[in-house]
Amino acid sequence: MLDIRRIREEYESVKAAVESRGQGDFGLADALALDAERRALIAETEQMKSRQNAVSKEIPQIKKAGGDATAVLAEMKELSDKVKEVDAKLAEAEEKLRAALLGIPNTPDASVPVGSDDSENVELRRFGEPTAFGFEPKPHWDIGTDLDILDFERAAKIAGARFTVNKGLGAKLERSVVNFMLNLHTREHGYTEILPPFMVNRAAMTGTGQLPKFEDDMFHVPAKDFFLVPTAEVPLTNLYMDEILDGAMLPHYITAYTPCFRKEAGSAGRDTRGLIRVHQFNKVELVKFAKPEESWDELESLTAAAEEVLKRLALPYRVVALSTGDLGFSSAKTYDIEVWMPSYGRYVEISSCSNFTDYQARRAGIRFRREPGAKPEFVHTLNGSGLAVGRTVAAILENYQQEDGSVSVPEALRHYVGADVIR
RNA sequence: GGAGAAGUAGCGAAGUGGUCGGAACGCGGCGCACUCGAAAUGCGUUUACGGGGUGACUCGUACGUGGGUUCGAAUCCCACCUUCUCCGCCA
Repeated sequence: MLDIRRIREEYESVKAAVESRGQGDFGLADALALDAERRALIAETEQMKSRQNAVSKEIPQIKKAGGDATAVLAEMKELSDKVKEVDAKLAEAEEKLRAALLGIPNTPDASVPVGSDDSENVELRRFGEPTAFGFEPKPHWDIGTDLDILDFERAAKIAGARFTVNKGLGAKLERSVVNFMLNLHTREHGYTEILPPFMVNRAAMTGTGQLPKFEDDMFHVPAKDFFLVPTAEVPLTNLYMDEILDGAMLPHYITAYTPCFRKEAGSAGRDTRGLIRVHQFNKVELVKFAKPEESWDELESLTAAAEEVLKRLALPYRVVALSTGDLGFSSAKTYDIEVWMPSYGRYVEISSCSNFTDYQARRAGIRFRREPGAKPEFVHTLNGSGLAVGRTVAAILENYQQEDGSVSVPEALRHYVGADVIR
């Protein structure tokens, strides 16, 4: 969430930044009014509490001296009732303000291209060229089905639409990609591997911004009020929820493999075939905690770490900067990495790397101390896919397919898969 | 799932309705003294959030979390969370 003091003191510039997303002011004006109401109520109740505390100290002395406290007690009873009344109003105002703040997105960084949607995203760079074929290439769902390494029909039987079963070398390829990515990031990019719970509570989902606005997109487990993780960003970022970190440990890099669960509500009819849009997919996630002054450099190196996966797999890709209209709710700036997908005839998102500045940290209460004894400050949080595993497998199948229907295994994966070709 | 115990500052731990809860006491940390230096010793110091004030400062809140009783709650009552012990179940 945004800092209410910043909204109060720099209202016009915050308003302009939020409105650059092209969806109005997200109730920013309401938040400002609620804040004024809240502060007036605080002044009122604290004055009464101060009086209450002072008299409460006198009461035992009156009693000890054998005096009659009846009149004072009556006055205090009245005061106590008034305090309760004002406190109730204050709690209501604070809750309303909190709800209003949770509904306001992060302010896009000044470097983010202004635009209304993804058509105004800006391409920054490309690696490789779209794969050329001397034959008619097949989409990955046909390749996988023909090789009997992907089974969408049986997945539908045991679960439903938008699920996949990987078989044989298909399962091994998926596992190999996970291991390849984790090894790369932990051995060469300085990330510490985490294996987190795949279910999290409401506080964690709120900390990273999935709740309260996007509850309908998540799978919920009512028995314990848990949510299946939609991305490892949630357990990883919230690892340090409500903590004050030692500044010496920053920047701090962590990575995790998890399955990700998404309802994909509202995407009916889109990407219905194959591995691109499913209810459960594997992903390796990269998360960073950084000091404010270093977070923009950290965004560049995080994106570079994700790109490195595609470079080593020799998959063609490009990097785009999302425009203000396409930017995620909590993000101040996002680079999407898009891999070439022959069946789509275009580049498809395979990673989204964002700097959330202090937006998530404020929601989740993640702070740091520069020096022992220094005032705690909010950290900056960043994350990016490193990468989406199912989409990586789809891209491998499509870009590495051969005319005879087999798929050659990328050099970097051969010793993981234990085969040069899947046939 | 059942029974019991516990949750107080960085750690350990006292406090069973007020008059020492920022909080006893011990350890740790920091500063000073002593010392050539260190250890030992002595003295001092040590939270976070919010409101008001240019500021010195000041007021409020916080004893796992959320409610309740009371003029007043760490203390009494209710619910929940977490940890530990035992029983049951289980990969």
